[in-house]
Amino acid sequence: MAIFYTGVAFNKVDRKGRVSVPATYRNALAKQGLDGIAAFPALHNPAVQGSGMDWLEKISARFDQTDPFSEEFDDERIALLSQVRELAFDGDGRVTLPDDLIAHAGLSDQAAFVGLGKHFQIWEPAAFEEVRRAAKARRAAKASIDGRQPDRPPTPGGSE
Amino acid sequence: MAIFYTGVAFNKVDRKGRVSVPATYRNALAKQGLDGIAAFPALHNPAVQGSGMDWLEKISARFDQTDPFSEEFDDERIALLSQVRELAFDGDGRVTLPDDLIAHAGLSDQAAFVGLGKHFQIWEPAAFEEVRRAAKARRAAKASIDGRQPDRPPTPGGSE
DNA sequence: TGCCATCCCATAAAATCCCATGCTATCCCA
DNA sequence: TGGGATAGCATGGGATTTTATGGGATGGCA
Repeated sequence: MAIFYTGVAFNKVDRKGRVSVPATYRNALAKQGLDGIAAFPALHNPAVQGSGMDWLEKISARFDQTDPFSEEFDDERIALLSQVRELAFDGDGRVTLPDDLIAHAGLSDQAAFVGLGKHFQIWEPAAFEEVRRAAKARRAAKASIDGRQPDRPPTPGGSE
Repeated sequence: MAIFYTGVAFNKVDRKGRVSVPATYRNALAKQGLDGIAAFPALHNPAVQGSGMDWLEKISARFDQTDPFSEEFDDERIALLSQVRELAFDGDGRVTLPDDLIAHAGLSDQAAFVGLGKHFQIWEPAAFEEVRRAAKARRAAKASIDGRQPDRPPTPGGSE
């Protein structure tokens, strides 16, 4: 069965810059034979983008499908792939976050691992709560425009 | 797929946050080879929304078709996937409900599993009874407007 | 030889496994 | 058809294993 990162876990960033990767993520990665994560700065967010190498390969394949001489994706490719770090687990399932990633995500002593399906992000907890609150509000507003009645269960067989 | 969750079951939430998933649900899931459920806060209700883990595949398929870095689905990704929990059965067919889900549904020591066809919800029993009462009243009112007999039993397979 | 990264171990808390119990529905046979 | 045997289910609680986290030891590299 496919592997999904879901839920949120708040872990401590210790004095040495180490964080425990949630065991659920580690187990998912272990099934793929991986003992570490790929990490790079998220494009649109103050967060660290994380995943297994498999996901990265798929992303990078997207570039290859275009005309190799086209420069269309070069900016993105450089921005993305050149910043990817492979962070190996230590014996206890932790990774050490490089300074630039810590800076990009504004991390201090707590890190929120946010499951987003086939990949995940690492956020400063307060920043993440704020973003999630806003996202929920926008989604609720959209749903009510769609004509759903707020006090009734969604229709069976609906999309969620 | 003919999996239908029906009926209501009231189970105990023990001190560790464990609940037995009704055997009828488990058997339906077992036929699909699933040994756990996917759970997240219901959008419009103080309830936990549940279904088989296969549901995740469907959800994520929707996201996968787009550029993973597009912002189009960011709200949904964050609001939905970050709240989804994969809950595996223990050896006795129970799941442990995380604190945030317990809080969202206002659960204390009893949980009502409410079958809604292709998915189900977990309610605080009193809250559910109240919603069910209100739903019945609305339907009765609607039926009498439609000129039907208001005291007829609901048709089997109805939407509650 | 000082610094940094890695490795290793200790500990507390939490999640998981495992078994025992009572209850109910089902089965089977006289 | 009655009623004891049997199996499945919900539940409680203890034992065991995982996790998360801190701190120290080790070893290479500048």
